Order: sequence, then structure tokens, then C-alpha cells
Amino acid sequence: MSLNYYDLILPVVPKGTFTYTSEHDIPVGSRVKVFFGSRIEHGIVKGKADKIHPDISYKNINEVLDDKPVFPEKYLTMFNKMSNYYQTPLGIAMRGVLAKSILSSERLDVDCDISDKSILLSLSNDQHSVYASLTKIIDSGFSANLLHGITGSGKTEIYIELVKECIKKGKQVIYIVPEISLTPQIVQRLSERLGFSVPVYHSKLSPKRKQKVFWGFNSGCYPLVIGARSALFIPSDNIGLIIVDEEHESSFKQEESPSYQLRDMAVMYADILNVPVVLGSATPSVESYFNALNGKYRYLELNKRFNEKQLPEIKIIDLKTSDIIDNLLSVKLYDKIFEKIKQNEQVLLLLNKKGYSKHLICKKCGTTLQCLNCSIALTYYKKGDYAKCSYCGEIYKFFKCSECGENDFLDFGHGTEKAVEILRELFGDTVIKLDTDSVTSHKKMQSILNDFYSGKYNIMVGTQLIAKGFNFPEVTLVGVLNIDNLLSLPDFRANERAYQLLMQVAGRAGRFIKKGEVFIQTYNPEMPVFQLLNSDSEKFYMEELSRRKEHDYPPFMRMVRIIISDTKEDRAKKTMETISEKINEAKSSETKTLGPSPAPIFKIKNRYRYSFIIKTPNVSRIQVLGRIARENFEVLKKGNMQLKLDVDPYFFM
DNA sequence: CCATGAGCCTTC
DNA sequence: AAGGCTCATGGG
Ligand SMILES: [Zn+2]
Ligand SMILES: [Zn+2]
Repeated sequence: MSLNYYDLILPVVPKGTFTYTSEHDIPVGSRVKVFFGSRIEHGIVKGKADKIHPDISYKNINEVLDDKPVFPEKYLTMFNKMSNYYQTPLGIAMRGVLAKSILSSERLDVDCDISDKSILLSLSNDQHSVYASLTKIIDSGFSANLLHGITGSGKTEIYIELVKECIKKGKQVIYIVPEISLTPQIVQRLSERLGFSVPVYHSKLSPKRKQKVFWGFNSGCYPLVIGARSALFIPSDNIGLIIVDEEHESSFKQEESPSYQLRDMAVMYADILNVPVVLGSATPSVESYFNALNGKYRYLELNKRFNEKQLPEIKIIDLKTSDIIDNLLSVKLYDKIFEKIKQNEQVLLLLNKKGYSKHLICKKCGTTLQCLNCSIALTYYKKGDYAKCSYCGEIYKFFKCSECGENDFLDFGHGTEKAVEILRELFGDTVIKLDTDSVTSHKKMQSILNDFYSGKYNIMVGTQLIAKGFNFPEVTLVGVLNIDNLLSLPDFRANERAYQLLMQVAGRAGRFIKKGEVFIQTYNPEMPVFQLLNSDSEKFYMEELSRRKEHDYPPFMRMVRIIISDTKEDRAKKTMETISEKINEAKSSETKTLGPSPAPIFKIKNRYRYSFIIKTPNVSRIQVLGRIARENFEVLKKGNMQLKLDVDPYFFM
């Protein structure tokens, strides 16, 4: 028997593929076990090796795990495209997307307990015109569809109809939501409506649970899986529809390599599979809105027929000219809250900062307490009496001023913990807090929401978690305590994020019978975003798009951010300078660059960071310039210096 | 003479 | 990334 050479994708760092030999014929997409260096790794057969070097001694494939391949060819095509577009070697792409516990796991015969008859597939009687126009997309090849509709406009109902239609045609559905662990309601709702227990997939599941869902979906047994980003990467050769809910969520962008944008990957994958993808949001991303405008996506706006209630008018409170209580509440907002409590109605207050205070400032010399590993001010937590760095996670139990050694500090910049303290002094025990610090588990979250829902508390204060679409009929007032920190970020999406957050939180007020009111406190009432909150959303998108165009930002230009980081400051600087010179030499006139410059957060985890940004209208230039960066880095790198190539970046600090 | 540990090199 | 290798350092 002759020897076959196979290229394998292994979940290891150095490069894309490694070549191994086997006497057997192994189909592409099979999982194999091999010796790699001195350890054992599991990988995927990518294909027959195209070149064999005589001076490399190839190892034999140890074991083939599958009798039929787990990863379809189209899946591998998607994988290659991802690796190529995001400038990430296949190995890193693989380790970022497929759990090791899956790669090495025995294929399970999952009994998913679903009989065809028990699935509730009868379509809704509703004559909603969107149903008719949308269900046609199932089984008609690739299409990207943007569903723009506020909460309560029936978005989820449309997803359910599409899922049913797709299952009816014998195909499977992948349904992606951000932060599935925080929104178990949607799973319950889908399960009730479809008549089977819908499996959930995300990276925090136990390996056992993960394997069950993975193999259950892969075998075609589960007709639907709902999950976080990683659910998109469960392979199956029978996928008929991909849904991405809350498509505007910036958490769909993965920060670690491969730093892919899930929504964009979903569209790319659907295109490869030749199936429809549906993106839904009450406040679509500017990118998706633009794609809808230029015809790349089909645009479907859900008119507010489903609930006649209009959004309440959003009013701005200028903090510069207001009397302010405890540096937190304008007298005007205080009066409003007081009035609502007297009528036993409920209030939601948004403050986008966790902990007690944003900064600790030395009373003696005025120095801000900083993390020793990062150039970042420490957040103080009163409960537990410690300071914490939000970038490296380091906790400081005992701290003193780095300049004068004193340990007497003034807290500055309120977080939710302090806000609760102040509000309790003003309004009594009727205040409850909701942020990721108070939510340590599903159960805790559910109990906080239930307590508030049942009326045990009148005021809930929290971070953006409170904007996540929970419905509280008694909420008639929404207050935004401070949005200015979000708007002052050096980030071209700051405006968009603020708009989305404000619209989402405003949507929590007076959703039902009672009339709602929304107040936003700010020191910068003249900022354009505030003028657009009460207009038609179209106006916001058009203005934002023209601003983006004027400043050469996405979606008009592609962006790549290069970060060089190193424990030695001068080495990082020099390397970044050389690489940026090489790129500037090679770039065409339509390509624009920014930097190099020290990153806004100069030091993270003891690594000094230099940043360089490329903007180009031409997608193919990304690959070319990216390769220049990587090749030069390979030559220049010393010690533990790192290069990060972030294609379509969302993080600019 | 060997134990320890910091760089750096290789992984088909 | 991570194990392995090399070479410098240091105590007995
Ligand atoms: Zn001091
Ligand atoms: Zn830190």
C-alpha cells in the first residue's frame, strides 16, 4: 500500500498546517490523533499535502477518530476564509473556535428525545405581511436579511416562524444570541413554542454538556441549536438557516485571536452554505444598515403595528446648569423619582460603571491610584474594601499612594455600588442593583429580576445589563445617570454605541399601559447624538453615515489595527516604527494610515503597547499589508514581543 | 559536579 | 503555547 501525505489543521500556534503520513485513505474533514513534538494533539484533515519536502521527516498519523468526516468541506472553506480574512493562522483560528474537549471526544450517539410528530410546526395564523415575504427565503439559496424592529414589534415571532419553516423543509437552524447565559428566557420561549427542549451551546458549558449538544446537532438529531458565538462553529451538513439576534452587539466581536466579528462570519458562512441569514435588532449596527441601503442585505422594518405604543419622548438634563445631589442626581431627576415612588411605580437607572468609584485620589498629593501592571486607574469596591484593575484583574487589598506613601484616599467618579448607597440614603431600602458583580449566577440574576418584577423594590440601578430587554410593566421612568464617559472614548463607534444603549434603555419605559418618561443627564447636551434620539431612526443612521464618510471610517473604509506589545518599551516602539515604515512604503495612495503612536492604554499586563492603524477602501489590500506586517515582525521579534493584527477592530484603547 | 533558571528554538 | 535545549551562575 502506498503512503499518503495529509495536511492537518492542529490547534497549535506556530503555523497553519502540518503534514503527516498514513497508509490509509482518510477523507477530508476527519479528526485524527497525532504526536506533535513531545505531546499529543488532535486535529482535522484539511486535504492531501501539495508539497513534500525531502528533508522533513514526516510522522505518521496515530489514529483516525471518525469513520465518516465530522467537518464538511464547506465548513473547512469557511474556516480558511476566516483565517485569511482575519489574518490568523489556521491553528490559532481553530483553537479559538473549537473546544479541545470536542476535538478529542468520542462521537456520541445522542438521543435527543425529539420525535417529528411532537414538534409544533403549524404556522401562525397571523397575516403579518413580513411573514409572507420572509418565509420565502427558506430553501431559496443565500440571502442576508436585516430585520429592524423595536422590542415588542414581533421580531422573535418572525424568528419562530422561520425556524418552523426551515425544520419543515428538513433543515437545521443555528440561532445566535449575545450572552446566552444572561438571557435564559428566550430558550424557554422557543422550547414552548416549538414543542421540544431546545439545546443551548456556549463556551461555559461543561465538556460533557458541550459534547452532547455538539454531537446531537452534528448528527442532525437536534433541528435547532441556540447559543453564543461558538454555536456558529458546530459543524453539520444540513444547515438551512442562520439567525443572529441583537446583531448590533459589539460583544459579537471577539477580542482574542482569531478576532472575528460573529455577525460577519455568519453572513460569510451562510454565503458559503448557500442558505439565508437573518440579522435582527431594534438598533441595527451602522455597518448593517449601510449594507441594507446599498442592497447587500434585504431590509425589513417592522412597523409598530404590534404594539401601538410609541417610544416615550427622551428629555435631556444639562448637568452644567442643574443643582446636583451627591454628584449623582440632578434635582429634576430626583423630583421625578420621588414622584414615581409615591405612586408606587418603578424606576430604572443606568450607570455604566461597576464598583464604588472609578478612581481613588490621594488626599495628600492628588495622585490617582494606578495598577502596577497597567496604565489604568484602579476601580474601588467598597464591599470587600479592595481596588481592582479592570484590565488585568489584579486585586489590591492593601494599597498606598505610589508618590507619597499615604493611604488616605478620596473616591472620585461614581460606580453602581456608590449609586446604590446614595440612592438608599435618599429613598430608603427600595433600591436594588443589577450588574455583572451582583449577578454571579443565573439564579441570582433571576431572583433579582423577580424581586424587582414583583414590586419588592421601586428602583433598579445598574449597568447596561438593565437595557437587555426585560419587560417590567410598572417601570414608568428611565434615568441615565451618566453617559458622558462612553461618548468621550477615542472610538469612532462611540456615538453609535451611545445611541444604541440609550435607545435600548429608553425602550424599557412605559412599554405597557402606563405612560413612560426618559431622562438623560449629561454635561455635554450639545453633542449631536442627543438631538437625534427623538427623531426617526433613519435620520440618525444617515447623519452617522455621512460623518463616517467624511472622516474615512468604516463602512466606507476597511480598518486594520496593528498593536506591537512588549515588556521592553523601546523595543516595542522601534519594531512598530519599522513595520509602519514598511507599510507606508508599500501602500497605495487610497490607503491612509494613523500612527504609530503609544496606545491610549500604554501598558497592559506589564506590556507596553504601540498602535498603528490602516484604512483602505480595498479589501484585498488588507491581506497584502497584513502580510508585510507579519513578515517584518517575524524578522524583528525578540523575547516575548507580540504582534496583533486586528481586522475590523472594535477596541481602540 | 550537579541543580536551577532564564532565553531561545522547534514543533510536520 | 509549551516542552526541550543550552548556557551561565552558584553552592557544596
Ligand atoms: Zn499621595
Ligand atoms: Zn492591571
